[in-house]
Amino acid sequence: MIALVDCNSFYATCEQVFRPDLWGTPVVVLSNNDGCVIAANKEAKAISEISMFEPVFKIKKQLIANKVTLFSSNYTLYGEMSQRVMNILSTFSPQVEIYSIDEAFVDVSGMKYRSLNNLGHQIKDRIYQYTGLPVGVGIAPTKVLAKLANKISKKKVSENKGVFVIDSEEKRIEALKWADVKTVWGIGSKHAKRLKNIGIFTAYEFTQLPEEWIRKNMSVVGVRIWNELKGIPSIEFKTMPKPKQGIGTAKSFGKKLEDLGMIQEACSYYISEVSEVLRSQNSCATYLQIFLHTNYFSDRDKQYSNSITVTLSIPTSDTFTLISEAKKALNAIYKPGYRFKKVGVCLSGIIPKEYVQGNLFAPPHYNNNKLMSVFDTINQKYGKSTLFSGLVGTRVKEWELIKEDRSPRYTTQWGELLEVTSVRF
DNA sequence: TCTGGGGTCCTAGGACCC
DNA sequence: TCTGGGGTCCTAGGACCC
Repeated sequence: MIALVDCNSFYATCEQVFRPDLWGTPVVVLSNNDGCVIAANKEAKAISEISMFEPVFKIKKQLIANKVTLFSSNYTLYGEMSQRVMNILSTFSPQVEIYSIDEAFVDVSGMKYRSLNNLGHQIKDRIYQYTGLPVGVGIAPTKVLAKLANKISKKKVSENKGVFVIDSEEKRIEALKWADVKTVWGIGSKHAKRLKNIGIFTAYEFTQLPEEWIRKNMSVVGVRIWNELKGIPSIEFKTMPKPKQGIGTAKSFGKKLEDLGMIQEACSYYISEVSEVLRSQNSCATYLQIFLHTNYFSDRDKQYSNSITVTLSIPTSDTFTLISEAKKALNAIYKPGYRFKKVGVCLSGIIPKEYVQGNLFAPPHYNNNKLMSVFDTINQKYGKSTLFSGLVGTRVKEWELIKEDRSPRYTTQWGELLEVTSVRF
């Protein structure tokens, strides 16, 4: 049996944990540059104008009218709260698959508890007691069914109180008949539409389709989902995260940029970030991709976008090598006279450091491991960007993200601890 | 009239997830 | 004026190998 534990409106409730004055009031968290709504608690979701990924400027009035509290995203805080939740889960079972920042699969087969329902409540209560975060727990024989059980635990709250277990054939069929096929994990909007066209609306109806149809229209991915819904485990349980196959970052600038110099600095900064991640998993990258584009949404600006992929002469994780390659690549695709919105970098062809093949004709210091390890050690000890490449620049970073309403990093910065100034009884 | 058989690697594009 | 970011997996088709 597998439990899927998922935090409710994770980012929004993380903010509320440290702001008890906001309990019971609508709270939303915004994307980078405070552009869109990316999380809303249940009070905010109840306000009909607020939907996920809605641009903030379009609903500003409604937000103010409904006294919604806005937060810029604070990933340092969410990441650390997530770790706390995952640590608690690992006290219940040695087999935990961290699926995303706010959810994890827990293998609970063979648990000698009185009932799985009780176990679900123990998990939920302990996480709430230790972190203040509410979660939903779904328990079932397969991952896809556990996801579905989790959904039911949250939807029929009064009945299930945040925990739902699929442990019999009757409950499985009941759950399948309740679920709209588009809510099934792995069936997205495209497939849901195709299924509706042939008259399939519920997860139950989906399981009644012949395997050949599924394989032909939805490939083996669809067949796995089909099997899982029937209670046959077909998706692997992964406790060890695989090394990443691609590492990229791309963020919209705080304001539009025309100047190549500024874009180069942003690009160099992103390269430093991704190469640090690359080194943390002891890998090197073979390809470097750079892309650049203007604002798609604007009908006033001239549009231009381009991307370029560079094959490195030796796979590397060296920040300085990657920055100089990126700079050359960026120069090749940059065109003056446009207002650029975003530059992105992506490393791929990722292989373990030990597998890197030499190249007789590569320039020396192409992969300066010793220098990079000193670099990382110092930055880990004294904080991010204590040491950085000069190409990132020292002037004001005009490309930097806008985060007007970021909450304090309560759990990771001594200077930003929660202060209790008054207590009401 | 008839033209082998068994593979690998790479890439672009599609679909999906949080 | 203002519209997010970071991933995974699969398939088909081309190019190539012996």
